[in-house]
Amino acid sequence: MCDAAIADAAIPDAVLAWYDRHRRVLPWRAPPGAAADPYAVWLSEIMLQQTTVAAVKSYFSAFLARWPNVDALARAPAEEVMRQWAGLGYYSRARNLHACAKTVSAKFGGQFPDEEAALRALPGLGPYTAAAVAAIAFCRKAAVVDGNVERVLSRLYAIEAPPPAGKRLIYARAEALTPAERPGDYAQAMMDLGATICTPKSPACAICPLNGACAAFRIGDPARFPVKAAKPERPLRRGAAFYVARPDGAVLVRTRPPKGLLGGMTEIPGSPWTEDFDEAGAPRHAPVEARYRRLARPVEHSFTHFALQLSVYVGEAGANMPAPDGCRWAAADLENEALPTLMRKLVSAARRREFGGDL
DNA sequence: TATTCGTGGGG
DNA sequence: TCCCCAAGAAT
Repeated sequence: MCDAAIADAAIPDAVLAWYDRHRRVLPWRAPPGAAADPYAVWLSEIMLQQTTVAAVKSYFSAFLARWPNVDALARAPAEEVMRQWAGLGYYSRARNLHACAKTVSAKFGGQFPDEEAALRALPGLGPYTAAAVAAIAFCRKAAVVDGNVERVLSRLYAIEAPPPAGKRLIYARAEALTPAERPGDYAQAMMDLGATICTPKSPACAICPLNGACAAFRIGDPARFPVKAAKPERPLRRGAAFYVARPDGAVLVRTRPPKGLLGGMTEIPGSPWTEDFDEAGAPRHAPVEARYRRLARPVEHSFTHFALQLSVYVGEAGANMPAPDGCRWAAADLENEALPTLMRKLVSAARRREFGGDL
């Protein structure tokens, strides 16, 4: 018990010393000693929710170039924000991002609140993000617990309890360890440690600055932690999509409802996606009367909680055919559309026109 | 509390 | 190939 307490007291300094030598250089990170831009910190943290650093980089620089501060982002049309976000996933983040920018601009004079509780009240900021912005942008002592920190701490203390109890134990450890000095660097250090040393599969314990204090390392099986809940199986849903193009290449599209899957994004019209989809009944979901040809192979896409197979029907429209209710014509380049990856995949497949030999 | 929400890369 | 999962939040 005494040994553990002594080791705990030494952990923040050990982590910070490691960070000073091995920190990752990232576009949203201020140089050592420099003040962080709260707007850039917030923007990066929203983008990084459940999203890899590699995927975020180009989106972050594009957003920052286009909207250099929170007031500029607040003034942007929602459709442009969605379009700029297209491809990054979890699109409710983009809506909350815009709503948050408007709140900060209108109610806080363009300055982010500098306390964790006030940040937590903003749209899109949950426990993790509020703590991260408070610590990194405002040097507040806040317990920052993301997936990396969970992994590091669950190993450090060999926490066996499955969630949610295990997560509460982890959070308590995080609060106890968070230092008053350099809380932002400490948070980023723990995340860097998790991302580069204390990795999910084969952690590099030999070069870890915490191996001397790590219970899981002592036990000899660090990869066993954190203990996770069993994952539900992923069902297969199927449906039909109708790619209708005019001679000039314009494509019939529509906007999905603002909430739910791919909320507010542009889609190719089609049927609902269900586990008991009936291919024979597909034509009744066609947006316009036309002669359709079905692609030889369906478009496949994998979401987090279900897999999807879409039959693609390709039809041709006259040059001046009006768009039916709820649909519109999008220019052939689709540049002004918030197209999620699934829909880009679908458009590419339709334009390849691989119908097979049977039709 | 348990689900729902994307996407791309790595093992 | 398939499964895992990555700086989680909202409901």
